[in-house]
Amino acid sequence: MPEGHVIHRLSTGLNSRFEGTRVQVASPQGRFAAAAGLLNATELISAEAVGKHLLIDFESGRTVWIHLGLIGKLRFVPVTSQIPNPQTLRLRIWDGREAADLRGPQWCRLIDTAERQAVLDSSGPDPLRADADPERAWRKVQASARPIGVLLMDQKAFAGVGNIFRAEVLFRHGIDPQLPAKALPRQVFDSIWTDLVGLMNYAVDAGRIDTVAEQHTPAAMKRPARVDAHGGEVYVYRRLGEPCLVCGTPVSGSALAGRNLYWCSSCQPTGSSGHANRL
DNA sequence: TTAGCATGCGTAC
DNA sequence: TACGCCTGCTAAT
Repeated sequence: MPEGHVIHRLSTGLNSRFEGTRVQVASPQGRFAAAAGLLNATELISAEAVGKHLLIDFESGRTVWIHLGLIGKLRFVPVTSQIPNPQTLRLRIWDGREAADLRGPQWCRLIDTAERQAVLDSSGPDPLRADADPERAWRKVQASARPIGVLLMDQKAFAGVGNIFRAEVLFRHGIDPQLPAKALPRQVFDSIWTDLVGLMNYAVDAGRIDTVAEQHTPAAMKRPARVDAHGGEVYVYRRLGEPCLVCGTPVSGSALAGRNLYWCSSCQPTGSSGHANRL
């Protein structure tokens, strides 16, 4: 589930339910029990998302720092007498009606205000945050000989971008994923950043990634009406061997930065540094 | 019923 | 670059 838009939705969900209220906190699984004991029956001040990091602030300067990783999930459920699968429930935050259940996170730690600030400082600009400074991302791009397809996954350059947004934004701009980042023209970078802001905000609002939606795709891209099995509509992500929705060429796939990458060899030819005004 | 894979990332080599 | 970690869904058996 978790690219940045999921984390932002979760922080909004936590705030709408628990912001400013005294909550109960427990770790049915036991692995977060000591911290949960400190937080129980204290006020949840607010939640905040930074890239793929979720920060939940409690009173007395205590913050729960969560990273879902690849398989972690945070779900809102009605409070019932029986907790399903308590052995996997790392953290539960609840009031009289609803609970936020955390399972399988990459990490869940109790940190202080200094550590909380360090999390914020170490993150790159997040296209979903109003305070994001794209110049910081540009400086990373400009200075790096690594492939742009690798840099897009670097959380210190583009916080919150994951494997789906990487593949889709490169496709939408006709960029060869192997292109050295520093070879990317400034205008194309600007166009990528603007596109990420739009695509990721759409995903926050819609609750799913949809990179072919009419509102952010021109007629020249031949918007297809196809619902991807992963909950959204996409051009190339996990479509290996299927025809490109724009030109019909079978979608290519290989590992880049240790993750599966998908692209169209015709729309994103080798060496292509993309189009700034395509979208 | 089991195996494999996944929208992630840290560490060791 | 390979592996380990955490869980849940799907496809294969």
